[in-house]
Parts: sequence; C-alpha cells; structure tokens
Amino acid sequence: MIITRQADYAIRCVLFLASKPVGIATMIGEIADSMGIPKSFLAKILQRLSKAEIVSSIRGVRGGFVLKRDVSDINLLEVIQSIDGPVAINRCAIDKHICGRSCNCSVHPIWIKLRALIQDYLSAVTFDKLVDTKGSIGTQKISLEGEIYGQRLSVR
Amino acid sequence: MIITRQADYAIRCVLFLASKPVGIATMIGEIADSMGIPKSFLAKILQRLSKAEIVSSIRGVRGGFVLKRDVSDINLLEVIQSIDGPVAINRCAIDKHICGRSCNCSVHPIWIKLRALIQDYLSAVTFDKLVDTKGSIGTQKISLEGEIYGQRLSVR
DNA sequence: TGAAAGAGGATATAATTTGTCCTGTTTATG
DNA sequence: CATAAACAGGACAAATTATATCCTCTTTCA
Ligand code: SF4
Ligand code: SF4
Repeated sequence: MIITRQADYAIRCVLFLASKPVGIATMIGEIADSMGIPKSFLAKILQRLSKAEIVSSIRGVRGGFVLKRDVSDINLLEVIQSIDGPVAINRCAIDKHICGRSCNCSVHPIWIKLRALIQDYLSAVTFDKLVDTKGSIGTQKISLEGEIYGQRLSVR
Repeated sequence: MIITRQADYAIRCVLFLASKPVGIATMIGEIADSMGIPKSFLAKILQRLSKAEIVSSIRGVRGGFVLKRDVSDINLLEVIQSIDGPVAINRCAIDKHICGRSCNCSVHPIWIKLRALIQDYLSAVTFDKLVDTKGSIGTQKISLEGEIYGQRLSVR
C-alpha cells in the first residue's frame, strides 16, 4: 500500500536533477549526498530511470546524469512505475487473472476505479509543479490551498 | 502500494457475513471454505476485525461470528485499516516525522492530499453497496464511471 | 594510457507477509 | 458434571520482498 523507499529515492533524485540547469550532468555521488540516498543504491535506481527514458547517463570521465526530457514532461506516476512497477491498491486491479474470484467479485470494480483515480492524480503532478515550491506551498499551481481534515497545509 | 492478502481476506470475510441473515452466527470454517481463505489464517484476521468492533465473536458450541454493526455502517477503509494499519501511498503522509526532509519537501503535500483522496473514496464504499451485486457487475449498480447507486464517489 | 565515471551481475541482510500449530478458555447440551 | 464444539492468543516457520553493498567490466576524456 506504500511505495518503496527506492521509489521515494527516485523521486528525490529526479527532483534534484530538475533543479539543475539543463545540460549539466550531475554525478551519482553529488545526488546521493544532497538527497540523503545511499550512493550504490542510487546507482541502481538511476539505471531504472535510465531504462525508462527519464534520465540520460553520460559515461566516462566528467560523466553523470541529466534529465532526458523537459521537467514538465515527467510526472510522478511514471517515475514511481519505473521503479515499483504498476501502481494499484489491490493486485487484481493490475491483472484480474491473478484472482479466480474476480469475475464474481463485487469489490473488484472498486479497485479498478480507485486505481484510475490514483493514476490520474499522480500523472497530473509533473515535476515543473514540484521544483521551486520549497517554502511556498499554498501559493503555487498545485491546488493545495484550503484545508484537509481541518489541518492547514503549510510547509515552512 | 498494495493492500496485503490479509486485508483482501478480511474484506471477503465481511462481505460474506454481510450476505448472511442478521443474528445468525457463522463458523470460521464455513467462511474460510466459501471465500477460499486458509482457515487458521482467517482465525487471526477475525480476531483483528473483532478488536475493531466490526464483527462480534460468539464462543463455545454453536458459536461463530456476526457483524457487529449494520452493513451500511461498515466501510472498506476501516476494514483495511483494522488489518493493515493506516492507509497511505507514502509513509510520510502517515507521520511526517519519519522523514527529516518533510519540512522542506515539495512532494510531501502531494502524499497528504492523495491520502485524503484515497481515504475519502474508500470510506464512501460501505458494504450495503457491495452485497448482492454478484454477477451483475457492469450492468448498473456499480459502474466504473464513478457512481455507486447513483451517488458520486469521487472526492473532487 | 590511465583515471574517472557509469553498467550490471551477484550477493548479503533485514523486514514483512503468509501461514501453521498448540494450548487454553468459553459454552451449549445431554 | 462431563464433554465436545468453537473461538483466543502466543509461538514459530517459511516464503517473499525490500534494502543495500560489492566487484568486475566498459566507456570516455585528457
Ligand atoms: S477477491 Fe475480489 S477484490 Fe479480492 S482480489 Fe479477488 S477480485 Fe480482487
Ligand atoms: S522525501 Fe519528501 S516525499 Fe519522500 S518521504 Fe521525505 S517528505 Fe515524504
């Protein structure tokens, strides 16, 4: 029900790269230090992000990583999926064949719908909406204004 | 990111009990057989459902389990929570103190909002909306268009 | 050529999930 | 009262997954 640490690391990593000037490669070590990620673990994560065409790697001396696409063209959903695989709350929403009851199950459609809801939400969050919001949540494009369960959302 | 098998079993179990006439206790064995759940595993699950006041247990000869409340007063969220604990996509949405970065993290508010979305959705699905829909999925009662019995489920 | 940097496989460790078993307690019933 | 049916709850075993490190290989710049 919870994304893995790897996926959270991946998001941090993309967020960090998104804050860098385009065209400047960043080494694994720098990302790892800045974002508090174990370096050799991050190396693995970047391999997956690379396969998903979210980042580009540059090998050799003076190498590193760069975002492969514009920040506005990378969203939370695909970063998570590139690491954790399909997003869903129950497995049957990913593949109904893994459960023999799915055809007669009245709960199954709930998971399908909820999955769509979550995916829609996550895919709408692109990284241009996440960068440079530090310390200013509430005044930004992401509609977080208002209250959630009586608690004012504020990041300081 | 995915509910445990236990939680799915719990939902099946409540669904089964919800289909029984009120006041009739059902033994673990019968629920287990009907819903395809390992019997001794289900016993554990029922203990948790009992602690959460979702079911009542009746001990001794002719004992078994009954729903403790009306089907319309039991929803998916609380059944899941009684088994898996708090529902969220990222741990920091449950307790921001587990991540030292949460105060300066621009992604954190996203998880808070998404969690509220999911919880609202799941708590709107009560078991009276799930019973007796077997075999009629896709006809009208539960549609994938976001309505259940004509009531809009989405939480904006 | 050689040092810097990523690629990728193998492996280790820990945590969680799934499930069983055994003993004890409650209770209807003859 | 005795007994068997049924749940309660702790201990524990097995499997799976998550987290993380290490080592060797390849690429590339200077
Ligand atoms: S029982 Fe229903 S909800 Fe649970 S996994 Fe099977 S299909 Fe999905
Ligand atoms: S980094 Fe941000 S999103 Fe990830 S856990 Fe910490 S607060 Fe939550």
